[in-house]
Amino acid sequence: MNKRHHTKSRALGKVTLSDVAARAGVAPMTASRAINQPELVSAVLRARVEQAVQELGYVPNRAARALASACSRVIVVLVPSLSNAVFTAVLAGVQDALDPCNYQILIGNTRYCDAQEEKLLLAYLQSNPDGILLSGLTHSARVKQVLAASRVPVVSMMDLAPEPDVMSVGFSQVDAGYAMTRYLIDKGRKRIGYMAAQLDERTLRRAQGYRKAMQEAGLADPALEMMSPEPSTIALGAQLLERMLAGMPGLDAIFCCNDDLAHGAIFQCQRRGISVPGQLAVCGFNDLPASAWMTPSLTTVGTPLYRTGFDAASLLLDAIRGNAVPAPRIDLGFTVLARESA
Amino acid sequence: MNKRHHTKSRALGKVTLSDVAARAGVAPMTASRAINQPELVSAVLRARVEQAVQELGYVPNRAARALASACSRVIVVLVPSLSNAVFTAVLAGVQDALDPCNYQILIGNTRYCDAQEEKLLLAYLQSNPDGILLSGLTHSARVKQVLAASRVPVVSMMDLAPEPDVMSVGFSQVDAGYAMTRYLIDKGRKRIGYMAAQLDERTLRRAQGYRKAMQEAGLADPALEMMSPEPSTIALGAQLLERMLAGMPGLDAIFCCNDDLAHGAIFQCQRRGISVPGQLAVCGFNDLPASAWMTPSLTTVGTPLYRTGFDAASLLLDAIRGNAVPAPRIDLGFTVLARESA
DNA sequence: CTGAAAGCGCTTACAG
DNA sequence: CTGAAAGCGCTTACAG
Repeated sequence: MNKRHHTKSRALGKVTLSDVAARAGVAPMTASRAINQPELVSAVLRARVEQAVQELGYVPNRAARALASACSRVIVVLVPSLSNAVFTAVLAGVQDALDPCNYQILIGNTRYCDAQEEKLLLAYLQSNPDGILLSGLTHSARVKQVLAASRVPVVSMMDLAPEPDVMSVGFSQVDAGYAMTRYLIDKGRKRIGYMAAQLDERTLRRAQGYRKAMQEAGLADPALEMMSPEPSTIALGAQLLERMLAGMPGLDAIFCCNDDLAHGAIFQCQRRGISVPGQLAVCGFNDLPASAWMTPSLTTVGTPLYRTGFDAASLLLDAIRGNAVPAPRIDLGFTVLARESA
Repeated sequence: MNKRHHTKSRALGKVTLSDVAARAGVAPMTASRAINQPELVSAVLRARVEQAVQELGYVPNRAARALASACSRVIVVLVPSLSNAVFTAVLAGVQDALDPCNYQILIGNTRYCDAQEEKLLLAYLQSNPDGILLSGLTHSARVKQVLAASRVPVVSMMDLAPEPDVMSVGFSQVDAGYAMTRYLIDKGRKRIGYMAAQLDERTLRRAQGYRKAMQEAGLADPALEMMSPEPSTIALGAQLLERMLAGMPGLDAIFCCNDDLAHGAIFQCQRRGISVPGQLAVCGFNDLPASAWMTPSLTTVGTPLYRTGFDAASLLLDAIRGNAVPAPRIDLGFTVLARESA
């Protein structure tokens, strides 16, 4: 019987390394090695420890390990939303990159809210993460300060940082907004509306690109912008379409800041009997799975979502391991996907 | 200067509770109380500690706290997928229920794979979770055994456990499959196909309900079942529709095991010029956001996704706190949503 | 290759 | 209300 069991302990009555060691007839240190660095232990003792682990159903205590080794093997990932397929695609890449490395991923949902991001970051910092993956470049002053003080490696996802030493993986949201707008202009559209919701930093950067293209073409008109702070949904896309049709005479195209809004807009056109792209061209952003399959198929911007997550996590891993990071800014580019709707 | 800094320490050079206590001129124990149970500390000392925390930028060490208190404040949530909107909706409910309680949520993506579930569970058990939220009722023998041995409270989501003492929140997948099929039968459909993918436990239970209804109506025909083990996608829905049209003569309705497949099937019908529901009725399951908005709008089964997550987390919290759990099985029901497509 | 000692940063359980 | 002592379960850093 173990000594612990005699003392009035706060323990959970769980099997510890000492129990395993006692059972195997070795020192705790040897049991620890047999489990974590088996090549350093003789075959005989290793086998005895392994057997004791099995028999006792030993589960290592991560908190104790983290405390003793000053290494948490935790990576924090902050995304603005989990219901938006954009970020679950990014997360899939992150998980695939981290999966073989035995890290624990703490996923935080900031809900597009700076205060929530701050709260989550402060909470997660208590876990002493080895690295942090952030969405976007815009953060509260407090977040930036806390991050700097923590000295934990950080990689930003979804857009490219202007500072060359900041690690970031994604593509230029401004350029992509510009390219999509140019595409519509080249197709001969004149009255091109911009439909945006949520108004997060990416949406606003795409709007910058839109404006630049419209100005260059002499087509700019602030009345063509429909910006709603509400969350992006298919329902809102349908609703904003109505408002744009009513308030923007001569409208012949709509650039939706994301595919959800574009889907809603197209569904509503179908209901109203408005032909797409005949009467109205509609395009989106991000190329969600439905976009290629709906009728008409959606012209949109293909973005490297999965790749962004994968490469950002890989870059972070390099930074954590102290590997040389030749290019802290990774531009994955984007593609205008010309399909039926525009 | 702190004593720690003189020793050859493995520490991270971070500010500790002792540093805060020294700065505030109190014992570490008092600093701990001032932070965690401020009402037990006099106003003067509390203020001094709070100031020291600010000045030093103290961040508590979660691992040390967990180790000392034998309480992790971690809750593990295992879902089969993050790209499936069904589970992100459930997760939203979980997060909202847990958010005010200051728990850390460890989200695990099992990828519809028993081995992956086992691997994740074993890894997460090292964090000594206070509770676990599982998706579904079917798990490997090892998972069940490890779970039982851990003595951690577990709540199953998405379906109802047959055992009355097992905590579960959701609705009967069999009954829902039955109800949707009956709806089609009542509409006068005779040759009703069942389109399924992934073939996870929920899909198979819905198939049971489908078969029961078809048998009762004397309409059963195994040739009407199209079961694919591939992941459910819109693309697959389009593809399986083609196969069903080619291989099931006289088909006049399709019950898709989820909305993604149904969307794909309807898009493909539109491409082929097949009128829905005129020539073919199509219905889905889960009522994803697009379903109400597409044209034709999708007849489907509305399921309490968010609520499932919220109530499951609340139930788990009760169990963790040792509160009486009057009803360990919570049936949230479902609704057949009659819309345009069937 | 093996192990005794010390310590990671915090909280429990007491005592005053 | 405050604090000294002990311990949570593991690993580091040595020594043999």
